[in-house]
Amino acid sequence: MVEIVNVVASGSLNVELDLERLASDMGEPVARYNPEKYPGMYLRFEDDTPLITVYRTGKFIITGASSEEDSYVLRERFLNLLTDMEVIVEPEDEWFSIQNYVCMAELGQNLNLNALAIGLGLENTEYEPEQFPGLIHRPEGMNGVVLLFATGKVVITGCRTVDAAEDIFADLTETISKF
DNA sequence: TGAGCGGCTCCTTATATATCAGCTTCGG
DNA sequence: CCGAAGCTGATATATAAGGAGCCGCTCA
Repeated sequence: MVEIVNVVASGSLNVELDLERLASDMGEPVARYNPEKYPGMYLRFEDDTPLITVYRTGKFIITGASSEEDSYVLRERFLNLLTDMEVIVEPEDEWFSIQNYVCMAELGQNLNLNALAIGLGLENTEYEPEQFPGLIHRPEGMNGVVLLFATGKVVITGCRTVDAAEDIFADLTETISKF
């Protein structure tokens, strides 16, 4: 069983936005806009809600959500706000989809990463403890990357669905049980 | 030779994980 | 005044986005 720790989603409003005006209308600390540092405007409703990064082109990114539903709820809130502000006419965007899930899991046993690097296949594995303490594994034929740590904790990232992350973890559990 | 354009890299954000160096702070 | 303890920021992973800067290539 994997636990979702971060969801990244992106979408488009299909409308050119005046970020300077939007940022001043919304005001800090909800809106933060510093075009000299980065072209996107950051929008955060409350301290614990995910972050929305909005661009001049109308495209936006939601990061920091803890579930797919969390992302969709925030997108709804964002669209409603823009409708209320009369930036857009109807609360409907052109497209919106989940781009990346970051998940955490535990194998329940300590791992010998040196041995595991060989066991998982050197061609799909990178382990340089002097550079980073985790072993990086790219399971063959699957979209996603696994970070394995000596404590048995695992981070799975790069998946577009939770099922994909679950599949990767199931395969990993099975492979490791053979050692 | 220089202008223009395409492609590439970096920046920023979230998030778990762990390990290092370097820095500040605190107590004896 | 020094060692220990704690904190910060780097390391690496994925992913979207727009802009800046850089490099190489082509054409006039």
